[in-house]
Amino acid sequence: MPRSAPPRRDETTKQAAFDAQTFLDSAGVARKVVEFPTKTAIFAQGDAAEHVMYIQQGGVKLSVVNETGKEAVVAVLRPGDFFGEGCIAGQRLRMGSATCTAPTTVLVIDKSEMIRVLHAEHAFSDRFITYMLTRNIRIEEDLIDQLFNSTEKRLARTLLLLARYGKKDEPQRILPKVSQETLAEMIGTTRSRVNLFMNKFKKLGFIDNTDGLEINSSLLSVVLHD
Amino acid sequence: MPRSAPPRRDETTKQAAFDAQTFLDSAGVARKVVEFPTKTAIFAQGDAAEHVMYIQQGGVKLSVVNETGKEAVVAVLRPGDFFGEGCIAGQRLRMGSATCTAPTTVLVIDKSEMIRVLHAEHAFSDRFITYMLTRNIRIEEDLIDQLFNSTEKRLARTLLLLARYGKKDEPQRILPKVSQETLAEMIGTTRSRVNLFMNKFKKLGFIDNTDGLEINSSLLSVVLHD
DNA sequence: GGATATCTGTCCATTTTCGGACATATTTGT
DNA sequence: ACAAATATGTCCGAAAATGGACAGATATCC
Repeated sequence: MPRSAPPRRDETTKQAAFDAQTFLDSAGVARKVVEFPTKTAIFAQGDAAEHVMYIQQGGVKLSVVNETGKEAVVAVLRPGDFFGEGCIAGQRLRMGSATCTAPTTVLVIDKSEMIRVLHAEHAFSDRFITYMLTRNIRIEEDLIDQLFNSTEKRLARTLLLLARYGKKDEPQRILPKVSQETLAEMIGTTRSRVNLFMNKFKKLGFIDNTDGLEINSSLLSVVLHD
Repeated sequence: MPRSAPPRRDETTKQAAFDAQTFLDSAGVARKVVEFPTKTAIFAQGDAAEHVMYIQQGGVKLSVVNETGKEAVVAVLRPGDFFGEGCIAGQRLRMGSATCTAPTTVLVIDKSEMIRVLHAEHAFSDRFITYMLTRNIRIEEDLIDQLFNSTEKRLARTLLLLARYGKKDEPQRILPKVSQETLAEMIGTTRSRVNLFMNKFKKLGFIDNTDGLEINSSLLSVVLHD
């Protein structure tokens, strides 16, 4: 059964730069630009789902709550990401909530308008398909991570991804502030557990938070090693 | 924090029937039909990724193996599903393996051809986008399940989904044979754990395997209740 | 139809995780 | 600058999950 290790995601998608704003302008799309301060809910679980969003600036966190009130963070998104696209596949209600993690500017596109543009404009539909495929790959990786790995590894991987390790652009050692609570919700564990491992990582010199949270690439050893 | 429970996926996509074979025929697409016996590997983790597949008949299981040789099942697919579509987003290598769970007929479409058709044919590109969105929703739900729920609930949910509960067509009480080992790989636990809960479910009358594995809808109580 | 491989049932010692509590920082609003 | 709200560090008993092992039951292949 033992076979070679899974290919790393570095060999994955690099997508061409694409300015949806400009594009949609020229395509004459009905859309509006909306700005939200940090912590605003762009939509909440259970709301009617009628628009697709595109992040221009800022950051958005997608989360879901349980019957028991427990929260899980499904994705952390950045400029260039779409969200709320489930409505195109016929979802009538939002399956989770979208919350700003920073002052955020989004493009709001009507569902019907979105469909029209996907038909009318190849460049846009290419972009969207690529985005969906890429996102798929990422969610699948999150799932695999969850199926295979211990809490400790999942935390390490999440920190590295948040710091954007393995991306072409700035390796960005210092993280936008994330609470241990949120990290726990992302990897599906308790805060005490996150705290335990964060301190372990600190002791081992894998991370450092004298001034912001700095992720050292040596943290990779946690993910890679047995 | 406590909010209403997540909307159920019943309110999700219903997609129109669509015969890709016929469609691709009329669109003059370069593709071939290939048949595989049960247990064949259609592709293996690490292979070059150059084609998108579309399942005509049979069943396919997507899985990934660890550095340590542990296996995880990421998806179980049926007729009408696409797979191997990562290559369109630029993936050069297969991230996992695709194995037949039954005698299977697939349509094999060249990556470049796929891209061409996505451009040229609205009906096809609509279908593909819808498929991707739906799959996304499903993987996300699997991830959420993993983040929130105990092994017992995950097992119950997986059994119900395999039996296609909540689908318009045949509620199909009897399952295509799946080993406890495979179930364990699907929900990310050990076989002993699966065995434990399977026996528990039997005792409680939620399932019955005097003749094949029969899933009773009362199994829902496990998923729904605390 | 018998050998072989694969699944199932059952156990158990060890490890991991939960979940909650409580005190101490640290941030934020006004 | 102070009060209120959040976040962090630490601890612990109880619960869940792991990772074997081993015997018996079923399929599967010549």
